[in-house]
Amino acid sequence: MKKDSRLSSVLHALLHMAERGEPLTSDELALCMRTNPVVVRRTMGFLRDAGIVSSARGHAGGWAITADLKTVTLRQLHETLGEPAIFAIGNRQEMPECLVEQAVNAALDTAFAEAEALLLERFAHVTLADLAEDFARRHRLRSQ
Amino acid sequence: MKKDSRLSSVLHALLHMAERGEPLTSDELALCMRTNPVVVRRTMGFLRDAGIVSSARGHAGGWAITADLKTVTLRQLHETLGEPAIFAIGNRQEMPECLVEQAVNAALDTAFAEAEALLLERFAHVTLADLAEDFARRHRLRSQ
DNA sequence: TTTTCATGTAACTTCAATTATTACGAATCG
DNA sequence: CGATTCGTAATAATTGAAGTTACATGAAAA
Repeated sequence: MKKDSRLSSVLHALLHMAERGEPLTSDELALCMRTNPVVVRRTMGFLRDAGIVSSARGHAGGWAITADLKTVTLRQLHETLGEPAIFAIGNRQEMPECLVEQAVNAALDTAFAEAEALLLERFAHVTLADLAEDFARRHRLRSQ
Repeated sequence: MKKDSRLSSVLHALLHMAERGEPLTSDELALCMRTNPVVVRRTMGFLRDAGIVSSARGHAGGWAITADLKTVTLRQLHETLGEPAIFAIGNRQEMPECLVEQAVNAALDTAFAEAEALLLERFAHVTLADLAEDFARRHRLRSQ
């Protein structure tokens, strides 16, 4: 299965947008992310619907952040993208009659639920501002 | 991404094998797991190579557990299957030059690493014997 | 107003990974 | 020998993300 990299993608795009003051076009974002402008529009469309970014057509159009960097968390972005499946491992059959399989599912479900809860809890405590700060730190380090 | 259900599959197979004393053929396992006998052989082959089960050809052949149920953990089975990818979400690019993307990857990697550690820790504390006991409990409950 | 720029979106293809299927070889037991 | 059963190669089906093509729509500049 191919991994879903949309969260990674939008984070990359958002930080570039934050760094630059003016709107970035889909083509510019696609170029810096080595992907396709249509993919950028499709993915960023979710964020627009959630009010995190704005898009404008025509001259001087493009994408810009409207939300406060300190209020946007990784968890919110994950939800905005439709809460895609986190795990690449799952049960063979979700609603089995077989008692053996019910016992197996119960054990796996418990473990995965705990891991998911931890992940989402971590996601909830990382904001765009945190990432921007970490980027600035890396930038200072390399500039020395 | 299609989810990997081999761990769930082998657990189902192992518990059925534990319940029955004599060897089960690939066709029998495939029937009870609603899959294909070739898939059973391919997946159970990993467990045979790890010494968890044995396989025998010809009449009265098939698959049987050789390991002690109390010593086989979910984590060991996960490793035996080749440690398949746990997450369906990943970085857009693994080794980026872009400092923005490095900051993004670092944040996501940290969160995923913590969740993975928790999951594997839980897996390490669940044995086949635990699952067999849970199955027996469910069986008693339904028989009442 | 016409041209140009940019998003919006549908339709389709490509890609990656698991799972399913077909086919046949090899070993074992009666 | 012959039926049974695993071993394995080769290939197709499946699933969802990502990439591509094509064109409509709207906004600003010329």
